[in-house]
Amino acid sequence: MSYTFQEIEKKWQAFWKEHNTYRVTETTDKKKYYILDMFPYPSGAGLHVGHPLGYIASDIFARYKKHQGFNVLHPMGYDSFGLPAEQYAIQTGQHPAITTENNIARYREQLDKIGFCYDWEREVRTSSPEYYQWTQWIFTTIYRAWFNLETQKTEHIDTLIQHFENNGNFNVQAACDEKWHQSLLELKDNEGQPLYFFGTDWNGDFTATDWQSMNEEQRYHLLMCFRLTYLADSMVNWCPALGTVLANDEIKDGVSERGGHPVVQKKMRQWSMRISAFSERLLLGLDQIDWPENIKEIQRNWIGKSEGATAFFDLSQHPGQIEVFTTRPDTIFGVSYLTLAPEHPLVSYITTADQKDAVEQYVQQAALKNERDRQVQSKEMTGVFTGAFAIHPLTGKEVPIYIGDYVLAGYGTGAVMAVPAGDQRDWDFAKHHNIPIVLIFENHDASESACTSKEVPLVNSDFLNGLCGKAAFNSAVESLEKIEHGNKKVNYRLRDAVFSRQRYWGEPFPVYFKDGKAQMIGDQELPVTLPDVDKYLPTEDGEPPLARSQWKYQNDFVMEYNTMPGWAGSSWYFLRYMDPKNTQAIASKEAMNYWGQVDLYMGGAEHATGHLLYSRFWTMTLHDLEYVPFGEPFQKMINQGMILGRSSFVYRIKDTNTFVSADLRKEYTTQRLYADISIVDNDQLDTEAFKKWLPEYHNAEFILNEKGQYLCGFEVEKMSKSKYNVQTPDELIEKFGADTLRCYEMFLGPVEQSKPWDTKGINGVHNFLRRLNRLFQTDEGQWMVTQDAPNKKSLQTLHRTIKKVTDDLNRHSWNTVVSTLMIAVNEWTEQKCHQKEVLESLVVLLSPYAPHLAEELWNKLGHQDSVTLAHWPEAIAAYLEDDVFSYPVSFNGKTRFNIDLDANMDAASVEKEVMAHEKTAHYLEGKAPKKVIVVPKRIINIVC
RNA sequence: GCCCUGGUGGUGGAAUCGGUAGACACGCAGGACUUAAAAUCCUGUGACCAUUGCGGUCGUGCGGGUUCAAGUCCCGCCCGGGGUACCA
Repeated sequence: MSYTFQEIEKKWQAFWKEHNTYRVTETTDKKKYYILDMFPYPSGAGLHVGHPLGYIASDIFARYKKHQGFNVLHPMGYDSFGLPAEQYAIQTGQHPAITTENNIARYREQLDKIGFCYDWEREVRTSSPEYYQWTQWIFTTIYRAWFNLETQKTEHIDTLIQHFENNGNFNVQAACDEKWHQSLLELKDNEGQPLYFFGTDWNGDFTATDWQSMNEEQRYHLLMCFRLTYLADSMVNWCPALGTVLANDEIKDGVSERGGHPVVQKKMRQWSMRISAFSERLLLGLDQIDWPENIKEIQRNWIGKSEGATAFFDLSQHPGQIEVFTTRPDTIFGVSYLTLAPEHPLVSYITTADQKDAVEQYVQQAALKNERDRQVQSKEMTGVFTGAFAIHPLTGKEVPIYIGDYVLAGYGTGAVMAVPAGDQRDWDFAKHHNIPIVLIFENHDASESACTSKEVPLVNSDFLNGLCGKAAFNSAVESLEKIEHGNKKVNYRLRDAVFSRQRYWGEPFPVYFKDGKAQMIGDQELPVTLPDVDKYLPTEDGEPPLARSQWKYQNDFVMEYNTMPGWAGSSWYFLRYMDPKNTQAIASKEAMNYWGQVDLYMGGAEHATGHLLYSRFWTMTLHDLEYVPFGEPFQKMINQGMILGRSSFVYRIKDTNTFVSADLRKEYTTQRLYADISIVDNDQLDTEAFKKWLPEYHNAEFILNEKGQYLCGFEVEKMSKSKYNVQTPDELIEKFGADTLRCYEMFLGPVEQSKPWDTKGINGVHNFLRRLNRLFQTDEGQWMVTQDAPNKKSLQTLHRTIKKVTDDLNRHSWNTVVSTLMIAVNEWTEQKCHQKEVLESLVVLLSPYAPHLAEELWNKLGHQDSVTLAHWPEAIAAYLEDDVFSYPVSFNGKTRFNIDLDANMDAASVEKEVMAHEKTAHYLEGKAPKKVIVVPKRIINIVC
């Protein structure tokens, strides 16, 4: 039979469904393998050919591992909370749950057509209450936890309370905001009096007695400073257009990642996750996992560890100090001024009367600029003198204090000690403001630029003179410590993650408020399900949409009206697949112990600073609390590249409805317009179809080139509806079949690489499957497979192919497997090989890539069971080597001819044979060989 | 700027440990079959020179180096892609 892929694929997809072929259980003594794709957000647009790239690769690998005897967990689900469904709801009033349901149905239909081996009984949806019940449970679990910096481990909040009971906060290092105690002092009780009995100069220490004398409210606020998820007033990224806050990783280039709307800084009371506590753990963990180096590097940069010191500069005219963070304490003798961020709390306190106007004006200006503006501004170092001075801790000299917006309030202490000789920004600022530069580096006059090398010996630096590098660093810190004006300090760039969103379509918080204090709703009462609302917009007074529901806990208490961010549900979904229907826990201990870490995670690199960091954080916390048996979720990860679209363009002559072929467009003034790629073939436009495509082109006229063709221009760019360059898998499956699509997507190149989508080569891959089919049966339907013993050549082809395919899959080289199978099929076709012994193994090798065709052929070979149960063939060594090896003979590195010799001949005999060869004398040109190199089964090189 | 990647024919790519560069496929050219087209099959296809045949020279972004041998290792550049930034 000719290759009737449409029939075959339908038939086997039905078979798999009926027989539950891909069901997975834990009740087996097989070794496990967990391979996971990043689950999709089910968007209304459906899948384009780029989406399944990673899914196909992981599906192939999952099938391969099954053939090898592993028990493979290869699940799929949906990250189904999200903005688009909500925005659609705002426009149309349709409940996001319905939109989501429809989109999922469409996704499922598309996924099924590609022939994946998912166990759909394990499907998860982040928006289903059975799932988000556990997202809520994790939230409360993290709320009931603190982080012990000494042990670097999460602990239950009770152990912290125990500490406080016994010793106050002495001898305990709990992760918290550095200014935690200051924020407590701002709190007032019902009568407007300070809530706490500590004075304004309280340094944060409290005793067991202090703790014991605190009331419930005081303890609540104090503990909130240490919980791993906490409610606090914090500066957040507010996106007015979206009406919600955004996490740092949801902002790209200063605008929202979704929609590209402006983002401003705003102070709001929000839930946050104390991910900053895990900075060091997240950093160290990277060494334990097998991820692409660039992703690790992105995470390292995002965590942004810098080792340095803090130093305290006493104020000259006032009591108090300015704390600065520096990575170069060794340059401290080069300090010629300090710079504060305009938002620094001391600014108004220290500014002198005659500088007041200038400073206030500058602060106001800076406040108007958002972070993006500050970046875009020229590199000019703006700033203003405050009129105040500080005392250099080591020299005792006065240094002026400036403010400048090149200092960021959110990093370090919001204040820097400026060393113009050693820091380029400080140098620029000093030049701009005519501040004298203290020279502290040997042979460096600072007239051109700062000297940023750490290895230049210091001068003018008192006891540091002559030192450099680590020695100078340590010596400077030591002397600061001695006078209690500084200490070693490690700083991280990683900020806590804001966890509240002012949206409807997300997980509701299991939280209500009693006397203004947040209370967790008990585990037994979960899930807290989303209430219905009349509109999906914020209320008139700016509360989140959930406030419209008038939602109350026990009819009495105000609920939390924010919802959780998109990353909440995706931070633990890999755990739920292990035991998706469990009603008692996120997943059973047994299931988690059995499946363990994800062995291979496929997905896009764009989640490096979001999902991939948050999932690690949650897994670590849950591991510390002994809910999860491992601390890193994803052992190995491969990032598939993006498949780009190839857009086609037509050129309309200005102010007409006449279109000119791309090769002639230079002669006219034209406007470039997109043309749908479905009416363009090989850059040639189907002009009739174009007229029918959009009403406005109905009367279009064309200027064709000499060949009578209308040629389109093209560009490679992201696939999107508005560019009319979206290629859906459905069309290709219709035309060539899912097996061809699967093979072709792999054949395109290494999965990690980004590449433009191009259907040009798909015929070649389709022909390969047809040729393969023809080894089994003629196009007329005559079955060709015989029981005869195959000849040696066919067996050699087979075993070499087994070896190469196996090796290639093991090193995740999906693309070369297709080539290898093509070569094998070409060879067998030439050999006229139709022996069952050979072809049966071929079917198994083929089955990960083209499962439908493989099932069909396997069945026709007489098997009742699915081919997925077949064992992976093993290569027999005897067939891998030829008896004869064709040695390339080179002279001075240039290959001249080949000589066939016994493959097992030793080097000395090979040399003898070569020297005796007639051509050797010719290439020696009478010279004597200086050296003859023989590498057995590789090469012969004669040096002369 | 810094960090991470990558750069191979007309195109996608292969070359896994330093050992015949360009596998496999597309495209293109020529041919067979056909009224014709599609499909299928055959031949050729890195560039240049030579061509009756044998062959020769160059060639993996550029310039050096190590080596009997370099796409692969080392040094210095150039260009593309991604990340990140007044981060003190």
